[in-house]
Amino acid sequence: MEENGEFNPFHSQILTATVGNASAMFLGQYTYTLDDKGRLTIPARFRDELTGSIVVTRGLDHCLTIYPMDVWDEIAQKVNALPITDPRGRALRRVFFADASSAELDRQGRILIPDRLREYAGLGLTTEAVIVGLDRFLEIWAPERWEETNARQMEMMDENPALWENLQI
Amino acid sequence: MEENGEFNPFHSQILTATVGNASAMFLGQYTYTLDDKGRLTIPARFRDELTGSIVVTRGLDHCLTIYPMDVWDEIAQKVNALPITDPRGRALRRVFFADASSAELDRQGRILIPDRLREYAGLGLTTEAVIVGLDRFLEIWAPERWEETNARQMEMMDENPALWENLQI
DNA sequence: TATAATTGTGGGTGATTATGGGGAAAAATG
DNA sequence: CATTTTTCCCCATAATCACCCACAATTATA
Repeated sequence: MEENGEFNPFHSQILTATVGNASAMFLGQYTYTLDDKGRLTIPARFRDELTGSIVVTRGLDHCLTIYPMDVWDEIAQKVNALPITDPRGRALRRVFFADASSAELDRQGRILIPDRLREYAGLGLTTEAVIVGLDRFLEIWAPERWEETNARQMEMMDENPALWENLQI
Repeated sequence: MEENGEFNPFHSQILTATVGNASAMFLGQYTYTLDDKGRLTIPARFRDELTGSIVVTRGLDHCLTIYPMDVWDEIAQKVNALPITDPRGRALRRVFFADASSAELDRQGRILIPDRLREYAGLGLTTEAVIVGLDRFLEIWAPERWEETNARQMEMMDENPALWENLQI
């Protein structure tokens, strides 16, 4: 609901609706409170794309990631193809799956964040959390950490443009 | 096939767990107590995927593994396909088959862990055990061992981002 | 602007779950 | 064959979890 007071061009319902191939399109950032039971409300405009099961897991840079099932399936398939005879295959498998958690939205549109993941992301109970839409999935951040990471990334972009050259975007 | 020490998960010829029907999906880690009768409760959310017979056996890294029957069949088939002339084939056969034990959940959702397997995993009676979901099967760990292994794996991932990149996620 | 609908958030309550223990059946032992 | 031991099933219970309802605040609608 509250959009951190900034102009958000992706606010409209139209843009968040499905486009053709039924893949979700999550855009924008929102701040919600994690209640004392570890529940986090998912923005109402994202809920249509998150019916049925979803997967919450550990993301990079100490944030959490929420995947719709179809996106998760792609990842799980790749991880499942790793050889269990290779220690590195076993490690990746464990890192990916052991901290993942499948969940469903309750009737109020919330999900339960397991304690372990909450702590990994530096989130307490009865605290704010930032939900960031990244087109195909969501990220959940502790506000301070999001602030900081976001700033550092902008800085990186400004100071060292060469870093971004070979991305072909 | 070249093996220059680099990890390419998709080039392994030894043992790759295949991608099957998306029915089973074991995710997350849970701590339960192994009671003085050697029984271990399986998390309720996993039980629907473990009706009928399951297989408990030794895993790599001194943990135990629990397979639903269809997944076990796949693994057994792959191990059987390994040439007995290859020392690795012989080793894997012994690890997987020699102490395998078929079991069923009792009406309270528990399985009985045979003594030999318990000892292999460093588990006593009336102790805690960590049950780790790895999507298609489960692992059972002595808490200290899991703690240590997990920490080392995280480290490995942090120090070696190339491991992630092979996954193309 | 007034009214209706939706959304975020909190709390209460019934259902589920983890886990210990008792007792019947089966197996082992002498 | 009798007795002890082991194995396994089922019940009981306390704690946890998830569902549901309610309210307040915001947004949409007329």
